[in-house]
Amino acid sequence: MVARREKLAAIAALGIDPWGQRIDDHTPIAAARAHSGAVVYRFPDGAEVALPSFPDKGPAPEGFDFRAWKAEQNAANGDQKGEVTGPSLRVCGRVVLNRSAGKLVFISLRDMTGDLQLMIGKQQVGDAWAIVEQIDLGDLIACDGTLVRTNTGELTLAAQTVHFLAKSLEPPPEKHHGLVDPEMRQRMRYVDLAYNEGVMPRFLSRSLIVRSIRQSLAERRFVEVEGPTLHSIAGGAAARPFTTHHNALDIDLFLRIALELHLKRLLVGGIERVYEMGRVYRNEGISPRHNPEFTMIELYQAYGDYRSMMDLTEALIIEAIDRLREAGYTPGGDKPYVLPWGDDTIDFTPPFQRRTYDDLFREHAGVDPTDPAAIAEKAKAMGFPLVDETGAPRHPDVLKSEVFEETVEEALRGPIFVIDYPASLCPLTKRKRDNPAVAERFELFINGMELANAYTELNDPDLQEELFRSQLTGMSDEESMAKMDEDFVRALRHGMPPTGGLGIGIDRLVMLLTNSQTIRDVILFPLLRPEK
RNA sequence: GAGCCCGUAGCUCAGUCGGUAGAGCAUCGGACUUUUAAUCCGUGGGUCGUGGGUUCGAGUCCCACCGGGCUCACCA
Repeated sequence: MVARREKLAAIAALGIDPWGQRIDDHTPIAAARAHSGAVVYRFPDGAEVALPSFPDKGPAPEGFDFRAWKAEQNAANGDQKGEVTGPSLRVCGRVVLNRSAGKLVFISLRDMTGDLQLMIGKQQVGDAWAIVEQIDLGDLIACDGTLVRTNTGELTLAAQTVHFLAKSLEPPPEKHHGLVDPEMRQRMRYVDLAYNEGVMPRFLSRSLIVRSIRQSLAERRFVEVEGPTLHSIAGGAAARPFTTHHNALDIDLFLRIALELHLKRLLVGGIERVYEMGRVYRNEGISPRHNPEFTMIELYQAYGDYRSMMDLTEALIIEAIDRLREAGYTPGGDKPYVLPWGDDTIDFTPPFQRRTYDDLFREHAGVDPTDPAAIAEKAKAMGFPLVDETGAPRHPDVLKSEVFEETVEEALRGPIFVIDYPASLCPLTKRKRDNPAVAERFELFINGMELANAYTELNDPDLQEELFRSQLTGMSDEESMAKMDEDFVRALRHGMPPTGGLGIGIDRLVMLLTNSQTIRDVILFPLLRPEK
């Protein structure tokens, strides 16, 4: 690091600002690569010969002799000596590898779109050679040059001059392995992004997925809004909230745990198709699938129901995969919706399977879903308590839910829509007209992960109020989502249309579409303890 | 919150039975105008996570703490 500061001073001594300045008209490296077809073999008399076909990246395969090819061409064109030449352009980026062969240096330059080799010769760049001598791994430079192929066939920018843009005073990680300690990768995400393979495409994919969802919804006339993140009642979900305090008002506030109740108020207000994609905060454990702050989208469609939401969910996912494929982030091919997942794959080919809760319960738990006594027996056999701390019997649907989560959810490879949940578990949901014990709700499961959750929304203010007041036996205060919100009930009394509502965990969706096994791989800066 | 595992050079990792702290990459010096994790010759680099204990002697054994990972618990 001392050496780097000495080079910093050496660059300044050349009269060059080691922290650079604005530089215009550079070509992104991926775009520069796209010009490879314009690289030709040109003779002094002006004749041009197209080059043989080469791999997209790196040197030609073993055994291919480009020099011999050029010698043949020279002989075939009257013993002229040809030259490989192509378009002139400028690239900017970070020096990630540096191979010096004396007065000729090869540099691998990286920008957001990819890597390109630079070839810098002392004789060719003249005065700029003094800069080249001070370049360290990690420095940011720009290079003006001609796109060529080297003797080994690798697409390369042959430098005419070099501009210094910024010094890296910290050494990069080891070049074979990069940073491997997961904590360091998350803490120093800038290093992870800059040097570790696969990290940049993963986060660029995340951006594409988010953009695709916004685009899909815009095409369907959905309006994006921003609700408050500071709530006086942490409603809309069952989770422990973070608490904070407003000084001037001297009131305690909660960071939101869901988006739901404010979006529904907007339905009352007449925004018939409304959504918010944003951060929610839950003061709970951390795991490969849980970060205390995460991104979700909730959307509501007036005059729809949960079945409308199933079609929409499928469309949002499929269209996102289409966008990823167009950008080259998923393989495509014969089965473009079969995506890799670890050593396995997930088949997103539509339509996704749709099964009722009770069907799956009967199939996987082996118990009649309409027989509370049999369910209680099964729950007991699985070790779930039948009474709560006070000795009161726990609600049959709570037991059913525990058996379901234990026996069914793990078995769901998916994508599969689980539909028609026990109504008592879903206090914000409309019940089926012909069976009030069943709620019009689905959850989308993929690989045992809950990815989406949707309802036909409850819009009866009196029933809503009653449900807010009733505590299910066997559920603690924190577990329950029955938190009275007087203003929300008042809003419903003004009239909310029949509505389909949907929530999707964006981080989990990104995990599934980018083959990332932990949520921390798709969140740029996951929560960590402070350093030291 | 519980169990198991990890913490050694800037980075990636060895370190045997408790006996002088090691390698590769990176750095620094030298050779090299078509390299491909370039190569070759030479060089410097350490509070072994922190604190205590056992011992003639601790990177190594014991205890506590700090940080992390995995599994579980919690978790619409």
